Amino acid sequence: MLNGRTPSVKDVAAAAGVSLGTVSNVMNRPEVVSARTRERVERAMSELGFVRNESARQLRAGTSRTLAYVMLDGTNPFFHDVAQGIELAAEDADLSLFICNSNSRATREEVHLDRLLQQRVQGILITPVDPAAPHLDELTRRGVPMVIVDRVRNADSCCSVSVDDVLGGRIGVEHLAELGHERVAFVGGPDSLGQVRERLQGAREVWESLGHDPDNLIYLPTEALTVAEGRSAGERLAGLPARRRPTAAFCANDLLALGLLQQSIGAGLRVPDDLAIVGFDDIEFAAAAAVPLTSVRQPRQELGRAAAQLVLDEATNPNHNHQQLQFQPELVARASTVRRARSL
Amino acid sequence: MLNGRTPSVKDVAAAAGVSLGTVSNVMNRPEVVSARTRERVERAMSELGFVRNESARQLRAGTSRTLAYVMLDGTNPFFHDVAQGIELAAEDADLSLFICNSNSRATREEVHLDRLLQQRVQGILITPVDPAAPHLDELTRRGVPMVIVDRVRNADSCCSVSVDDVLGGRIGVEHLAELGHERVAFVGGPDSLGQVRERLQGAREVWESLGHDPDNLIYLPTEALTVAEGRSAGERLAGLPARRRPTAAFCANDLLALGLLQQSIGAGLRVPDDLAIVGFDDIEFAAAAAVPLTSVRQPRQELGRAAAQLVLDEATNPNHNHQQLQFQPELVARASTVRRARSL
DNA sequence: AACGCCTATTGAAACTTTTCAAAAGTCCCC
DNA sequence: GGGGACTTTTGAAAAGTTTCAATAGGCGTT
Repeated sequence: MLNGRTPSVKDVAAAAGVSLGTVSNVMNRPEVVSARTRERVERAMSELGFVRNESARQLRAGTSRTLAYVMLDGTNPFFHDVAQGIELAAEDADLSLFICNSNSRATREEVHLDRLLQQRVQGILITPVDPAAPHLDELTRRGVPMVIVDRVRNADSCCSVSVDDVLGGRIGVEHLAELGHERVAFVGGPDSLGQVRERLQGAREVWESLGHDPDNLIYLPTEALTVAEGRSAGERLAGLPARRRPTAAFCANDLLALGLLQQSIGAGLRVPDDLAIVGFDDIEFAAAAAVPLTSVRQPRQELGRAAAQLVLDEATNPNHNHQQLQFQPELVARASTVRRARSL
Repeated sequence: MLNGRTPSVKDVAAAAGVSLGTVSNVMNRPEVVSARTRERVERAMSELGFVRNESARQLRAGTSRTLAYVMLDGTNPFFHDVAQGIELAAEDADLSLFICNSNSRATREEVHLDRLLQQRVQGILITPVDPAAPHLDELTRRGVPMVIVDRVRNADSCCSVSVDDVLGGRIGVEHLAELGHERVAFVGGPDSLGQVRERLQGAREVWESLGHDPDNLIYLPTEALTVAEGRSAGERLAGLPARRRPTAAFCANDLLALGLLQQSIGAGLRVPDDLAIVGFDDIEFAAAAAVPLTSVRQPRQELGRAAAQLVLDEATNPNHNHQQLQFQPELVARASTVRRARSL
């Protein structure tokens, strides 16, 4: 009867001696079918090894059971932690998850979005290369639920989940100021990234509000938020004349901080004695560094989880309102700034 | 006409004044349709904003355009690099990719596989919790192309892609022996992991073949391959009586090595002078550590890419033969073993 | 025995695409 | 102007599921 094909509801129905509508009921509304037939159908299913065909289900029901996350940079563990949070939420809602990686390239992002549209995913979470890109409007125009993760967009066009980067900047520099540093470097870039700008802004705000000379907060621009750029920033730092040289550095993310840390230690500096370092994100490797890294923590998993919940709300709740969720970052002090770190 | 619905081929056909078979031809066999109509149809498509419904395509065509990777441990960057390789290959073949994470738990793995079966993915790549688990047989029984990544399975039941772990073990310890170390620790576990066993085996083989006393290769078992376990191994190492204490450690992966490195430096040891450290995998953070880590490199991306190619061959080539692809690891020497590292 | 009321089951339509045999068009040549 | 050989287009069937109105069956009441 089956000759090789994978069995369908029809085969199950035949085997159980019921109509195919009943089989569907067993799967989708088990409470309406009598215990006796339900059991019979279930036995037939497992005997035949029936597996529901999701494409057919989706086609008919008009709704898919899939979410997607388009991440910005697969080499940064931060985004994998966000993805992990999304996956947990998807799991709870019994949804599958596509994970794509735009690698910071707008064209790849567009290719991915196009494919996801074809898949009729129920919602898209994205950390976009450019939050203002027109292909994102395209999504909203089509009515695909979308949530911007770790970025913000012109307010009410869609939901977003992010962290207060200005506050993050304040926290980081405030910590260094409290430790008595009088000359501090801000390491980060490119400043086309909104986050870098905001973290810098927060840093400057707090620095000046504490009565420090603006010139003593030295901006060391980088081309990207990578370990290599962190190293290169370290070299530039070392090249500064001693009297201009900062005693502490606040980095726009942990990768930079790790690169800077590596370069500094390699050059014979003691951290934190000669140079205190603060990172941003608090990825796992921050705590695992030779000198455990003080970092401004973002609730990475929580970010993903919240984003997934928002997208699901938009997908299922008819009077959904777009929200801009913003989390508070917090300082995690470790040995890269304080001699005897309490926490590891 | 459309009132809100997303347009279908039927709508496109109506708008272009052709039959719906022709629209399908424009998408799938453009060469059979005349330039004039093709153009007309294409215009209609873009005016209506038509996006092909992949579920329907898949249902009718019987073949999906999706691959899946079930990774073992999302907290280990190694697997993300493998996933990245897979994604590149999938991209080349114009396929979408599901990425799942079993988090080393067999039950989650099973849940994922079940869902993937429902999705009728074209092939599954997996780094299984247990390569002998019966639910993997289930897949082959159902005829779903499957490739085991970074593990091996009873030969000819399916393809696999892995790295020669015995050789990796040899390489790592050989390097340390060449540097003159006479007492070496092997850090790794649990030994239920085939890889750990094989790396240890290689380590022992080469150690003895070089004429060293087996007792001077000290096995420091760990409960998992994590940074935390690496730290704890470091503490145990430090607790050994000086005359038994190794001058070098070979770790079964980089996370262990990073943890060990951190603990050692924190305890005031100089690396490599007091303790030389070799890791395994060569994840990005190995090179980024304060003391850049010598590591036995696995071609991570290549592993993923090759696996994807195998699964595609199995999916499309009728006389496909199962293969056990094995890559050669290679040593990347850095400052954690040699005073002046040539490479960074 | 006829009726109404439940609960349980059925059958057909619908979702969107692809495929393929058949029909229609076009062109050229005798 | 009729026939042959193409090229292009059409129309209907099919894929596996869900939905829903309609039917059947069972049971208690009059």
